[in-house]
Amino acid sequence: MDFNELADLIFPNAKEVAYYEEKYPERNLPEGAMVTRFAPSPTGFIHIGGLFGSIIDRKLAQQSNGVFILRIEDTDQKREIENGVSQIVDGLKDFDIIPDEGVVSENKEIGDYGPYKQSERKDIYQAYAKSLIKQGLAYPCFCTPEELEEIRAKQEAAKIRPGYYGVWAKYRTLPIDEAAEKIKNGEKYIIRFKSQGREDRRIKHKDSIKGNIEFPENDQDIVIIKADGLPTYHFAHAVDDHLMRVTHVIRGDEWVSSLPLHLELFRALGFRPPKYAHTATIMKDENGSKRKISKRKDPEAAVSFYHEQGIPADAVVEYLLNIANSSFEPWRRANPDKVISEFELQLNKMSVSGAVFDMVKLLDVSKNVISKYNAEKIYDETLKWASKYDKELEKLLNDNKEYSIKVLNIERGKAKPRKDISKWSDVKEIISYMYEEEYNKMENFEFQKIDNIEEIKDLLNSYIENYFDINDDKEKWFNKIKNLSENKGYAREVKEYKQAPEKYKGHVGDVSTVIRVTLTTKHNTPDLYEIMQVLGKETVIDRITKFIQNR
RNA sequence: GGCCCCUUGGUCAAGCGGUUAAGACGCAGCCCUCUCAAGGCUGAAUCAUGGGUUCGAUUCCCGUAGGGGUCACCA
Repeated sequence: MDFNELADLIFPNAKEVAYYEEKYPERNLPEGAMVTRFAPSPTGFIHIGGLFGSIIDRKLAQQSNGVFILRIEDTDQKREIENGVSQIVDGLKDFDIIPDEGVVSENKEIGDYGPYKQSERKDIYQAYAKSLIKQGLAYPCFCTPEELEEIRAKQEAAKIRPGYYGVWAKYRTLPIDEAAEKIKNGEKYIIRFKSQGREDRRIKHKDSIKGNIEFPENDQDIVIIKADGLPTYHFAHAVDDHLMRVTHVIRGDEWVSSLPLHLELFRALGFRPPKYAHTATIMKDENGSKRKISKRKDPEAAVSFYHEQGIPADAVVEYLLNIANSSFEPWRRANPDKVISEFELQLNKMSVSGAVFDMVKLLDVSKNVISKYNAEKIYDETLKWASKYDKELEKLLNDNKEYSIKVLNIERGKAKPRKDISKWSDVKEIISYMYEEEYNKMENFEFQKIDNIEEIKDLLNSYIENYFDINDDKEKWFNKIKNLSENKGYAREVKEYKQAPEKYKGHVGDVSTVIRVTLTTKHNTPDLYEIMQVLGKETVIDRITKFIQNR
């Protein structure tokens, strides 16, 4: 028996490799076009690192007139979860990441290079595995998990490199006839790659982000087809990225250590390897030391977290670009109003070492992003967020649409817009006092310097009786408060007060604060004049008179 | 432990043999101001370490330390 017969015995129905090569031809794309892919496993919510990678994939393809593929790596059925694909597709959509090709929903895909779910590509992998067997570059291995464990234990005891390689590769040299017989007897087996590498030789590789890296050749006979007939990641990576004609593989740097293997696999299969770009891991600061951000320990590792918090997707993307690409920040400063899609990403400006995730900075980025939105957009986005996470706020917003937009428009829509919202979950606290039903529930009035209730009432009474007129323009309005202050023994200018504090009971700011707190319960609010304008004459008078009566 | 990668203020970072070592977030102070959010100005704060190479090293080389990643029929 020879290799060909063995291959036929193992994969009797597999097609010739040439069939697939023809079926998935080189792409006809303009010079320099990049074909990228994001290839997650459907095992739960997208990880921030995955989002990060897909942003880069999407961007690179888009800016080079290439193709961005979404492929699902579902070769590990044990870890798969229900609706895993939708979670990925929808999760990416939240960040405006839409693939050109590949999986677009649980049961739908687009493009000519599919199927895009690895579980549906079994035939393809087997064809290539078969061709490797024919060439004597792959072989069946009959080791049980227990045997493998034994080998490893021996290696550990002997303090030598663990793994299935060289003399430890028990079935590497098994005569073909014996292998065939075992198979005929129904013994369980998997397919391993027969590595031609040597640990004492080194290979060099240039990574698009990390630069030159050098390591020993791979000599492990890794498994390429598992007992369930599905490929391992390594094999699927080589076959899929070749057949999908991917030009650039962007992936987390936890993969760099398998580069020698992948390069060898590509060579053995006769494929031209893609360009690799290994991105630095996003880290988490824990008591002063860094560690990889973890989905288990860190809520911010799951992209759903940002959704829940109400941090706009734009802001997250912008922040990620910020920590990962040193040319983004200067670009943003030079182009404050351009959309992110106009930013041209350069792989060689990517950070090589892992950045610590900084929530404070994210919130700052987010605050700036939101400050550029108009009131309608803020209303819409907050409502969208509230409909999922805050039913009370949703109702408030729904019941008072026009009014809410006016409220949100306070100090907005001008050259220097207000910057007090960094996430949608901030909004409620900021606007609630503008609504009667909410205001009426509030009991804690944050009076400051002037806290004597009789004095407060006197000031308020006088203001309503003698000064307040909703039709005043801002200057007139403020002048009246100054007049009120003066009449009651307060300085009409803060400066006057500072020069001679002993002459006054306080200053105009203290008096304004009384009005502000009465109207809003808070001592920190946006512009009082605008607040009163939005509240309207009736409400202003009502709130003040009720306060005087009830306190 | 083997292999690989990384190391500039608290954090993100620019730098690529000669610089007063940018900038951003955060922090402190001041200014502006009816409060706040902003905005403006100012300030504190960094080249892990030891050897080389060089007239000169943050920058180049080697070692050390520290950090990270990886060593599956998981991706």
